[in-house]
Amino acid sequence: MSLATVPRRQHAEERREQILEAALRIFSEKGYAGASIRDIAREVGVTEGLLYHYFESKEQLMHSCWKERSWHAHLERILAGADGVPLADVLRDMVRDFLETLRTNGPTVRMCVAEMQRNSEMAAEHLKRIEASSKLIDDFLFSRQKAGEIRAGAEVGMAAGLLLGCAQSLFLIWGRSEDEEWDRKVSGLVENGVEIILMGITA
Amino acid sequence: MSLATVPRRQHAEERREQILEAALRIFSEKGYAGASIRDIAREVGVTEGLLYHYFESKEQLMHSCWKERSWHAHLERILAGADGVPLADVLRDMVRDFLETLRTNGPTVRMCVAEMQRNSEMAAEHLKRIEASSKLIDDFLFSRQKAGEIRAGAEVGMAAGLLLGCAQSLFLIWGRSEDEEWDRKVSGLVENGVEIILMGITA
DNA sequence: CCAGTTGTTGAATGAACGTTTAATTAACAT
DNA sequence: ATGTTAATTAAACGTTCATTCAACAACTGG
Repeated sequence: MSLATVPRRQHAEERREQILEAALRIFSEKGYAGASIRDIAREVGVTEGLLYHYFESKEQLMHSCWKERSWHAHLERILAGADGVPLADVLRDMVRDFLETLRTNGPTVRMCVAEMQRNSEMAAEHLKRIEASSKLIDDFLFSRQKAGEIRAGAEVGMAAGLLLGCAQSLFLIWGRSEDEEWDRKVSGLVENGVEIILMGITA
Repeated sequence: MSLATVPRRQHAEERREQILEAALRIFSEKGYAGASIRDIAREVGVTEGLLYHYFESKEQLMHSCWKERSWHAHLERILAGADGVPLADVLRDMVRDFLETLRTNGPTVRMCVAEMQRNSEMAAEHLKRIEASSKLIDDFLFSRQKAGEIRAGAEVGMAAGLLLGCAQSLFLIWGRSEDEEWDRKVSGLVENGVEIILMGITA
């Protein structure tokens, strides 16, 4: 059937994506152990056997779910375009974008946080990403410190850690709220949080 | 057998505690769905049937695991003894004790964070606790603000949020490290983190 | 010392799990 | 058209799951 027949290759790739997205949804809702292959197959609208045509096992499926996504690129982009921009604006952008990324990738993040607690491989991978991002921020803040925009003694890494750590906690607690409440929380951190930190490291 | 026979009541209560602790360990390691009644029974050294003598179901068992523990009392004690103590010291005590509590109750916290992501009842309860603690801290900081120790415009609630939010993230990421590394992380936040916040709200 | 309560066992239950496999359908190349 | 390949199904596999239950052991109160 089908007048506009979709090429085989493309259809298969779409299926794969479909399965990944459904798996991510189910995994983030029920956790790895709580989600069943049957659940995921039903969400996609196919039978369980097909999932084994695309993925070796349940474990490999979960791995594929989050391995391909990263929050690093965003940060790189923000810091790359930060030359000449006032520190306060960069920090606000950074925090706002970080929170937005967490919110947009809610299911991935939630799965990651929950599974990290017991999947040491996942925890290690997550740690590597955090350290990579931290290094980017540290380098940036350090350059501003050398330029005199931040007072000499300030622990710039800690300042960024306070903001991003708080942002992560904020997401874990309020990340499921409706848009309006979430926006209020975000604005609070972006404005008042950044202001406190800023005064703390420039005073 | 047994010369010093333990009274029945006491023995039963000890069993109950034993089961609760074992369950908490297993739940925090494997998550709710990943932990089996068999796992827990084996950890205690009894058969599965016995668990149903003490608890109605797996779900009720998990509920009992964390319902009875709270981090609120600690905070109340610290803030109660804060009269006349410099703000910096109170904040340092608060952060250090909060981190210590997280570390000590590691399994509970981990289970709570992981399960909160998909158990809305648990999420709601957790939120209530956080708000209760936040209120305590807010009131304390507000009194210091009125006393002139904190500058008038500062968002004191946000300051506390930054510290505790960051502390929670720190625990989630580094909470499984060995003592030495953990202590270094704690000291970093207690000293540098509090310093930044302090300068941010007193400047 | 006995009756009754209660802690504890071990086996059994049906349901759900992850995974495999043979068969079926639909798209492709020739 | 035809034979090949890949997507997909449906049913089964053995295992493990949470839970139940009848039986037994051990302590208790009288």
